[in-house]
Amino acid sequence: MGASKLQIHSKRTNDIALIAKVFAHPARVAILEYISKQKDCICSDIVDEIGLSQPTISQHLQVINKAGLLKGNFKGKSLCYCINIKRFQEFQEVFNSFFNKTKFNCC
Amino acid sequence: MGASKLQIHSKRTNDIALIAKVFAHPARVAILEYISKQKDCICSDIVDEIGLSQPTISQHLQVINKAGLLKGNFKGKSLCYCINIKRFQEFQEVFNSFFNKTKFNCC
DNA sequence: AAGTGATATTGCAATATTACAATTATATAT
DNA sequence: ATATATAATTGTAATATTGCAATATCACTT
Repeated sequence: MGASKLQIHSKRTNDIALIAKVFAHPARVAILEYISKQKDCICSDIVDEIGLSQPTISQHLQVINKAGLLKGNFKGKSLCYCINIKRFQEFQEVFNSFFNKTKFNCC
Repeated sequence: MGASKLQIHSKRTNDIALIAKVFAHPARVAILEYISKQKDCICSDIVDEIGLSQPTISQHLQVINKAGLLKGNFKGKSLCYCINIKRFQEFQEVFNSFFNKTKFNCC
């Protein structure tokens, strides 16, 4: 096949994997890092900064956006890509809960 | 193309993506969760537990292992898949450092 | 309303990932 | 040494992801 068998896992397990997928590509990590550094909402030069084509960046932004990690003004002249910090913190908490739960060991 | 352009990103950025990839499949999340629950090193029934074929599980274990997240006795009767907690904590720290660095915002 | 600047969408090609059947390798027991 | 149980490897098919050129869309300006 090739498709992940999502139905055999718990929602929590699938959720963790979905969140991880957002960060599983360096371009998306770089985009998030870059956006977070911009203080003045001048975020329209992500393309120049990252070094990938505009459609590719747009595609990655879509993935990030679908995960709920973006907010801001996406239209018109006063464009602004910002990180949805609330959602971002949720992600961090899910990850940390996973990490903390998984530390027990046997040898 | 289809291959990620790794050379345009910093090592740190690529590292974060590589770490995230380990957790970007629910089967691997489930495997890690399952292993961490086993107290007696009897870890040979991951296949039954997860619901994927033995080769598929083996493949996922290889991904987890290549990331340095496994330790234990992989051969013979006294099999034992254990989580390399030290490495696991490293992962958690890298993630948290990324999350914490990326929280600044503009709107 | 036509032009401009910026982002989104579409279509396509290349590579990566996922999954499993068949097989092989390895360690232990008899 | 043979048998058994378990895990790794190989081969193959299907799906997903990545990337970009071409095009379309959208908001604003003049």
